[in-house]
Amino acid sequence: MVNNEGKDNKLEKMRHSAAHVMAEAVQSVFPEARFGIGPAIENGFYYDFELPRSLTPDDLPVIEAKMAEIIAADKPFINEEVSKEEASKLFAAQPYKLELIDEIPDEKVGLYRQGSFVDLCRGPHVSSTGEIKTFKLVSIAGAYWRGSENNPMLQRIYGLLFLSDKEMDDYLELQEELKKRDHRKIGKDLDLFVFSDLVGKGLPLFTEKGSIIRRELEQFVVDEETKRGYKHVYTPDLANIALYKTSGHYPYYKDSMYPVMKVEEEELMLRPMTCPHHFELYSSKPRSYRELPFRIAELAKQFRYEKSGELTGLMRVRSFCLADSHIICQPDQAIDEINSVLDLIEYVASVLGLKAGDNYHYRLSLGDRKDEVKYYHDDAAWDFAEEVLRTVLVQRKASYFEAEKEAAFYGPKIDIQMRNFAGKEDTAFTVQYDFVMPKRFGLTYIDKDQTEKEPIVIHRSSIGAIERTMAFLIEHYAGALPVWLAPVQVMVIPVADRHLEYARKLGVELTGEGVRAKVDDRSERMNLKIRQAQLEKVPFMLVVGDKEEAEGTVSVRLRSGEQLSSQPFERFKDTVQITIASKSKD
RNA sequence: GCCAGCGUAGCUCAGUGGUAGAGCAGCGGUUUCGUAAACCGCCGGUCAAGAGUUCGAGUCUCUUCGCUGGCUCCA
Repeated sequence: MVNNEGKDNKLEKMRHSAAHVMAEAVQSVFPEARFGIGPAIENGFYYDFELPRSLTPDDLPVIEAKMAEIIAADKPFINEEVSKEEASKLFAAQPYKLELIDEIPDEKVGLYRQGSFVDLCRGPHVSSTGEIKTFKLVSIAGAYWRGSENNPMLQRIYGLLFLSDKEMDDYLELQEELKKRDHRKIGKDLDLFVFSDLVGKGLPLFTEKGSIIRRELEQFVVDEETKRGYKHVYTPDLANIALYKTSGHYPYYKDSMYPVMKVEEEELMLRPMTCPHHFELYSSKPRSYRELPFRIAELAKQFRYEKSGELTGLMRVRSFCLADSHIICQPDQAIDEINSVLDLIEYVASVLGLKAGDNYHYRLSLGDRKDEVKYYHDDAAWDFAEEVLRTVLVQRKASYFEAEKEAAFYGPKIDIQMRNFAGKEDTAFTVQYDFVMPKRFGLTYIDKDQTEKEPIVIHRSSIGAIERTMAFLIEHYAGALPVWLAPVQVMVIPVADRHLEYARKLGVELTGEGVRAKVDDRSERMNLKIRQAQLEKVPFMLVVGDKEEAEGTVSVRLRSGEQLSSQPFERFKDTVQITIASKSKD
């Protein structure tokens, strides 16, 4: 551990130093450049610049060459401490640096100098530029100054940096490999979903195959939730705007909602969330404490306006289906309920073949007391709710990290985060503590003592948004989904046309038992059929010829390429049914 | 939405100002074959859309649309 940290620190220093070297190189190409910040990041570094013109990819080799010169010159990094006044004079032509100096609370600020280039920086750095190892500038991107849309957009150059050429090559090779798992590519190759410009961006169309996967996931989660005491309902995808004004969503959420539709005297909206619909179901009649926890669930289609640049395949869409639920309960039931939700989520994840730590991790998403625009103001309620969630995580001995400014406007949440093929993190599943809605909707229950009381609400998704979860699964399995999810589970491949009759008989029997089997009856060679079934990631290929037909057996080939010995068809049929029914990970 | 890049047949891609191409897929035929691509032929394109420059534009310029990466945002 200690060794690794040492190595990471060295690498981090090197990456940070490379950012300075890049800044110097950029300054030599653009003397009028203004500098933002340039930190080390995972796998490399970046630096933000304001430049007289837009960079193009052709600029990168030029800057790289300059950097190589600076590294070859082996200039020492010299640290000094100066007063803020002095620093302000030094950076008089650098408005972004001045802004940073202004915000440093200390009297003195740190400078790092290599050759004639000086940067405001607290360090640390490697001792001289010559220590910087294998690097590569990879991309140019716009980035708002200090990450705010209201600020000017600077130009960011991203670089990779590793300790050796080999590590760089390994990294690049791994990226190439990972790219093959991209659900957008696999979705196209395996014909799972498509997009149409006419239908609109961010609005996926599921093909028959994609729909099979989706339906399996949906059936699984509805069955599982029903077993666990959830009441599954249907509510409409549209609602009167008044509903969202009542819920309080409207001011917080209107930027994510589509414009209203005027219909006769009503103003309707596509719903961005389901909670208010569920609350209306709850409050449609008086409720007793005996009915709590009241777990109302729905596979709910939701519509959110995502800026066009934010859309990504199935990961981020404008219309998605959330396995949503709202648990209305007494405050003292919250901890138990949240625990059961996490039990459910972990169960769902395990059935999907996902492991905590490896494939997902917990994030305790907190609010920001100061931000009253984004978060409902009630410090005591936030403190209480955050403590409840933290308690549950600690009780469960879950490993988690805390993140500021990630909460919902109505309360903190536990998010289950997953990474996509490119390493980008997204929320897969979520549990949210809500202390706002019950009041807004006047939700009540009659307690044992015959008085009316206010419940709390837990918002949660179990299997998440189906679209996003499918995207994660496709990437996790690189398209070779577990048998129960595979659109085609068995492909029967006759060796020659004379075996078609036998092949079809097997196909009919399997289909009759609920197995998704197909017979490849095209007038093609067996080899081609095997290749194509293999590329389609069909879990079982049954090759049948003279021998199998005579014996009533099948020759089973797995998509791994492994070939099982010939076995009686009946036995295969049983195995396949058990595999499917048990939702085996394969 | 913003910054940058990209957009050629269903898919993967060639084509750098001078008559739009290949492989795969599809369709028609021949072949009936034992575990990852048989053979022959045919079809298929307003080169994303629109405007401009030019004798001539897939290629250069502008606008729009879409996609990709990043920023912002997020299930």
